[in-house]
Amino acid sequence: MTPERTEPHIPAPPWSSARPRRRARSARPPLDREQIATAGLRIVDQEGADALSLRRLADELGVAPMSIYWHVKDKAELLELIGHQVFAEIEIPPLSGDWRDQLRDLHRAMLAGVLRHPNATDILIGRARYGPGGLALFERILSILLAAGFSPEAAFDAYSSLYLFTLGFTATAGRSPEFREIQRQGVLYLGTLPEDEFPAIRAVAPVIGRRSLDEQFELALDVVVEGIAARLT
Amino acid sequence: MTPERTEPHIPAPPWSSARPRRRARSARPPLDREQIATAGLRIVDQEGADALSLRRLADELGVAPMSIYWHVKDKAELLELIGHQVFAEIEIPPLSGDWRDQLRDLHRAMLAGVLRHPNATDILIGRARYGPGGLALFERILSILLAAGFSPEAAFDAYSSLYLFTLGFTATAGRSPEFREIQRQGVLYLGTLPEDEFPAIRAVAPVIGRRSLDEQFELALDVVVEGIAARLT
DNA sequence: TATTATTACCATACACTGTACGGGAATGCA
DNA sequence: TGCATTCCCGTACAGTGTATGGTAATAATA
Repeated sequence: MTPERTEPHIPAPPWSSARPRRRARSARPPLDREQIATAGLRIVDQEGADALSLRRLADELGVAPMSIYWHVKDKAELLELIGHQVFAEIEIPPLSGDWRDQLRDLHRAMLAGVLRHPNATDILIGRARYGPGGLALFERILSILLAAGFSPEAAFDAYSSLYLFTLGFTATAGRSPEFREIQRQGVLYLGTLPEDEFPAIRAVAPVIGRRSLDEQFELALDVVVEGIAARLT
Repeated sequence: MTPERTEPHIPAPPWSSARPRRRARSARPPLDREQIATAGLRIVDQEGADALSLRRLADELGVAPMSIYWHVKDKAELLELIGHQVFAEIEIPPLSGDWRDQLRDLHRAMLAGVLRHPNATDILIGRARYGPGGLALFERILSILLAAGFSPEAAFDAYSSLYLFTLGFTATAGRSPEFREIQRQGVLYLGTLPEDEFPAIRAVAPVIGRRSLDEQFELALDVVVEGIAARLT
């Protein structure tokens, strides 16, 4: 009879960092969720998100495929774990300047953190928000906003705008090189559209490729921050 | 010998609407990319994005699985097609009010269009931007901004902010019911975090669940639009 | 009309995926 | 010593995307 799965992959809360006590085992020390997450992220970084299969991951860990299921319920849970890993690596910058600068610094750090794993964006989207790393960021943003004088309601609204914007940006910008190549071709294509049908796009097309990713982010971030500031007064 | 694939799935541009001339065939009229896209989207809507396999799709079309490959290169291209389909269904509202109102109306329509296919968000993200539907939206947004007096550079920056924000919102909000249930539990969980570690989250937690999706969108959209307006002056 | 080329579709096969099921060795506690 | 728990693994299976090649129907050409 199956041992009825008595403990691990204990997700309650789903990203719980509690893990089985380690035990001296022959040769390799026992797996844990963190090892699994970092190994998974390594594969995603180096070979792309599609390359992450349980067999490939088991290989990387020097373990049989099914062993992973002791620590992780699903492939979905595995992906969640990896998402949390990415957010957990983001280091929150120290506070400096007024609240706008603080917000900008923080979101720059987020962008940088996400861009460190361009192949992982698909995994990140909508998954890592309430993981441990995401919560730390959440807390920081809210505390900046509350300290700036926003009401709880307004602070949450502002956070939503910022978070959703950053998410959107990383979703399109922070993608794998292949994907960005496709996007680039799309942009080039814009200059060849019929002028009578798409006059506005044609008017804007020449200036599109000019901005670097960082510049784009900076400008768009500014828009959101200024919009938030406008709500305060 | 293989016929060397002489024509279709002709993607150049990738979403090209040119399609093989129809031919009177026994019984069923020949497939085309549009049929494939709508059937695929139907499956995604009704059974979720994971249920969309080529065999399932072939079933839906009353066709053998490999037949689809005459019209479509890849599963990736199939997904792209479906993404374009979603955007193509969005009807652009008539212009009314000042440019802010026009922008708001347009983005409300986008949100509504995406929410009509909550299971398709994963497919949409980063795919449909330069498809035919996406271009129409793009053109409209830019023309509003240019007419409002923005320079091409500023117009593109503003468009980026808006687009990325909307994308981010739909990525988290416009998801399948199951997913939203998970998010909801995450939010509830926020109220149980240790107060000394997450004071700001605890302060804000009580007001989080209060806002409807539409309200959240409306408020965040306002932030972005006001931020854009602030740049004009 | 006879011949050939092109178009649209399909059958088979293959490597690979996630994972259900159950077994079994190592360890902790009685 | 015996039992329970912990951790790992072998096997098996249904389902996936798609490479390869074949084949019937139609259009083009002679």
